[in-house]
Amino acid sequence: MANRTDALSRERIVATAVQMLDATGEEGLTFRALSAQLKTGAGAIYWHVANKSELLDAATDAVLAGATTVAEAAPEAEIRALALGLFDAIDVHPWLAGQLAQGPWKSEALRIFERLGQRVQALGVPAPAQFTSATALMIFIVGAAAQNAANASNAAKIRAAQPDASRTAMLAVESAAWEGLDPGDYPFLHDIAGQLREHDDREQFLAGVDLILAGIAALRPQA
Amino acid sequence: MANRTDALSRERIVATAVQMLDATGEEGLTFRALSAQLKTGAGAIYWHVANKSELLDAATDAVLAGATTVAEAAPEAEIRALALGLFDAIDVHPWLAGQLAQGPWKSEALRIFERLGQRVQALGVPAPAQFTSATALMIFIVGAAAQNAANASNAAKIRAAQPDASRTAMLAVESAAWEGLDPGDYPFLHDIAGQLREHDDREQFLAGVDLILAGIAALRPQA
DNA sequence: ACCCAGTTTGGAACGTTGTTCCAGACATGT
DNA sequence: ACATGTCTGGAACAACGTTCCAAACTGGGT
Repeated sequence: MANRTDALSRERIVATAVQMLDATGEEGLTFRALSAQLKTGAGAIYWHVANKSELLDAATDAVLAGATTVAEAAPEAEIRALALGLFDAIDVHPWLAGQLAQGPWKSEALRIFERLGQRVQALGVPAPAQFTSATALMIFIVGAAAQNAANASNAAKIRAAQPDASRTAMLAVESAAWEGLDPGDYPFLHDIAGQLREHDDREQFLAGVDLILAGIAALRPQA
Repeated sequence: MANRTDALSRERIVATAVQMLDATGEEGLTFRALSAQLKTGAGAIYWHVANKSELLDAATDAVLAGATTVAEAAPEAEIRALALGLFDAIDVHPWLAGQLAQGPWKSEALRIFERLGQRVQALGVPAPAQFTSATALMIFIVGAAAQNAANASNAAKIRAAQPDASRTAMLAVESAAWEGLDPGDYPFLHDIAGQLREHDDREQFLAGVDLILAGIAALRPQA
């Protein structure tokens, strides 16, 4: 049994991988860079981890495990808390979006799906509609957070070239582009360009969750 | 101006790229394979297309352009038709999911978003909620179709190794796995395992769209 | 104290990818 | 016919995920 001082454990590898993913995104995580950071060779890492896909799965689980505790409350409130927890986790770790967006959900992600489903059941949704409801919630949460993460990482890339470009400025540019569209061809985008500029991400996200919750409420058998 | 018989045009490149994407997925589209198919070199392709990302964008637009016509009807029905059109397009071209899931939506995808928004406006949704409503619809449609595409391509990969594994059989396996979970820890998944096995993709998808439409209906000022 | 078997390491090497580079082939206006 | 700008095709480069293997290390039996 090994027990060196410079021990290379699976946990240490995953933790460093998470750091690098946070810093440089999914493309930034390479086995060479990871080797360098851990002061070892690529082969040593492959002893603890089968391949990059498994490493990403492990990183996803590691990050998701911390971000999903919910205080007891009414089912709707618990769903909102669960949703915000996932949203914030993806905001801090944008690479999560890519992992979750293209299911199938497993381990920690599946656990979150389970918790969403429990609250859907608690809401009194008829059994045949429970699968649809919980799936719709999960898909929207992950999808919306993914959009947000994409915007944020886009802003980061542009900021690298032009340091004074804030996220606000980026939205202003996109918003102006929508406003510049021909109102005859794009009446809707032209109309809501202002909302795009002024919207708050978390607020919009919660409004979307509430929209789905309202739809779910309509499924409940009338008292 | 060139006008050879073996002309290599941007359209021909994009069309061949779409074929290869359909046949072998995004990983299957390499500039070498594309060069071979077009009987030319990689450099010739780069003269017409800046890089792979632009090629994928062009392929996305090319495929999306055909799949978004909608017969005139009530706004809800038009939204459903738009949704099904996108769902089917992603079903036929699973690589679309990866392109759309991580916005920002542009060109053709943005046009679809516009059309969704127009119908949302036609539904009488108050202006401040229009952005949220249209975004929720778009995110759910793309997200749900992406999940479906992921399942389908997963089934295809397994079928390559074990030719008798149908999509139905795969769902049965996953469903059995859910049923095998500890009902104490996973009461929800345990409960709905049966629904997972028997569900019809398009039907579930439309149910999800209707769920959001119901939520949107609740936003309408009461008459 | 030694050595052996098993575990773990680190770096070289392989095949494949996106992309760049450039010498030459082609088509056209003079 | 020739010069010019457009277009081609294949060689070359850097970087990637992954595999391979000789060496270093560890703990247990003699």
